[in-house]
Formats: sequence, C-alpha cells, structure tokens
Amino acid sequence: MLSSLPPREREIVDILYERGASTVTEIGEALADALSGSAIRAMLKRLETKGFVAREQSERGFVYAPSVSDKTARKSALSQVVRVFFNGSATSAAAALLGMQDEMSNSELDELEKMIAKAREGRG
Amino acid sequence: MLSSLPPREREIVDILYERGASTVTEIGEALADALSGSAIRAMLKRLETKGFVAREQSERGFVYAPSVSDKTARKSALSQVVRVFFNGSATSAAAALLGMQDEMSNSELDELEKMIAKAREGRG
DNA sequence: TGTAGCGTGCTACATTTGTAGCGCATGCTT
DNA sequence: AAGCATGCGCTACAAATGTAGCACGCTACA
Repeated sequence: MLSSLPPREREIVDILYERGASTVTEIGEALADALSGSAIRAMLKRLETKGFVAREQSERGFVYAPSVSDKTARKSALSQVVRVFFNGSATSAAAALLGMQDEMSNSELDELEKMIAKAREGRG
Repeated sequence: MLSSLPPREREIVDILYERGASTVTEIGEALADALSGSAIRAMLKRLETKGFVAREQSERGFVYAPSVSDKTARKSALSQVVRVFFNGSATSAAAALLGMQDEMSNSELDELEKMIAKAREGRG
C-alpha cells in the first residue's frame, strides 16, 4: 500500500504515476523542492527494494516506473479515500467529484450517465 | 497536507477522520496492529504540534480530533488522487468509482443520476 | 589527449519516526 | 486506608528516513 511509504518516497512514487516512467533528472524537475541526484537515487533504490518501482535501461539512461499497475493503484487509492473520508460511500465521493470540477462538460456528464446505466445492467 | 505525514501518523489521522473524535483507547482499537497507549499518545502529541489534530477534555478523558475540517481534507484528498492517478480528470475518477460496483448499491446509482441531472440544470 | 560534465552507486551521517518504560495522578473497590 | 486499574506525559532509544559527499566510468569536445 502506498500509504505505508514515508512522505518523500510517496512523493516520488506519485510523480512516477503522474508522469509515467521517468529518469532521475526528470523526477528532480518534478519535485517541489530541489534534491540532489544522489538523494533521489537513494530513494529510488529503497523503493525498488520494497518493490514499488522497477527500472530499466533506455537510450536516455535508467528510467524508473511504478511496478504496481496503474489500475491497481488507482483502485486502491480511491478505496482508501472513500473509506476514510466518505464513510465508505463511493456515491458521496462521486458527488464530491461532481461538485469539484465546474468545467465538467455536458458530454462528460453524458458519459457518466451511460456508465451508470451500464453498471445497472451489469448486475441485473 | 496529509501526504506529508509519516505512515503511522497518517494512519492515526485517517482513523480520526474515519471515526471522528476519539480517545487514545478507541484509536488503539481501530489500529490494525496493537500499539501501547504511550506510543499512540506520542504520535498524537506530534500531530498536535504539527497542527493536524486538536484535543479537548470530555467526561471520558481527552478526545482527539482532526483540526483540518472534513470538507477541506476531503477536497484535498480527492484532488490529490485525481491529479496523480487520473491525469487531472475528475470525470475519469468518477467513472472509476462507478466501476467499483461492490461499493455502490442500486439506490446509490439513483442518487448519482439525480446529481448529474442537477449538475446539468445548474448550467442550463 | 586532457579535461569538463553528466549519470551512477556507495557510504556516511543528521534527523525524524516508532515504540516502550517509568512515575504521577485520579478514581474505584473492599 | 490500602491496593489496584486507567489514563496521562516525559524521556529514552532503536530503526528508518532524508540528504550530502566521494569516486568511478562514460561521453564530448577543445
């Protein structure tokens, strides 16, 4: 679980999810406060040991990526928020989301409605 | 920001949001792994110093509560997830919520539809 | 061909976290 | 009143985290 990570490691994993596979330098740029390369590498090494990130060679040097799939991580993050802040009600959470984004377009609302219909079908 | 907290402190604040104001004993019961009372109190003290929790006297002894309002914390948590995992799209996040069917009942789906309708009205 | 620069890994170290133990009150029980 | 259980805060300390410095190898280019 991501929430078991210390703040700095968590921050780095978040960046990796947000921007996808990245080099140390790119991570450094994404970080709110500047860190030395070696500091970032030390973090990444720990994260690798713990199994949260994997790295591989590319033309640009090593790139690091989360080793837990986006899908799984998303679900887990969402569940966490729903449980802690919305009393376990995904609906309340969705409602809050609805309220947050004024720029949610009509077509997006349409999309959502379709999904609701589909969700209903899915259970009969 | 909650994500700047170390895992254990984070866990305790989460419990506080989840269950509302609680005593040390209650927190201990809610914790996944048993901790000594003094350990919990030490955590709470740090959280108090950092301004994340506040405590007050009650008949049952000290009760601790988050000092950041539920509303603010929710919004912040949601924004975080949306940014990190959904590319900033609240709609995608809402869709994912929908996908977690086990967490959503039929009546809740009804609720959501109403909200979507309302969101439409709200803009004409 | 030397030397400046970049990315890397290792190691060391200060700070912060995570936890337990001690001693002090308070309140209940007999 | 003596004894016991609770809840509390303080202090101490081990472990984990956060960070910097050093030395190496690989460019590139004057």
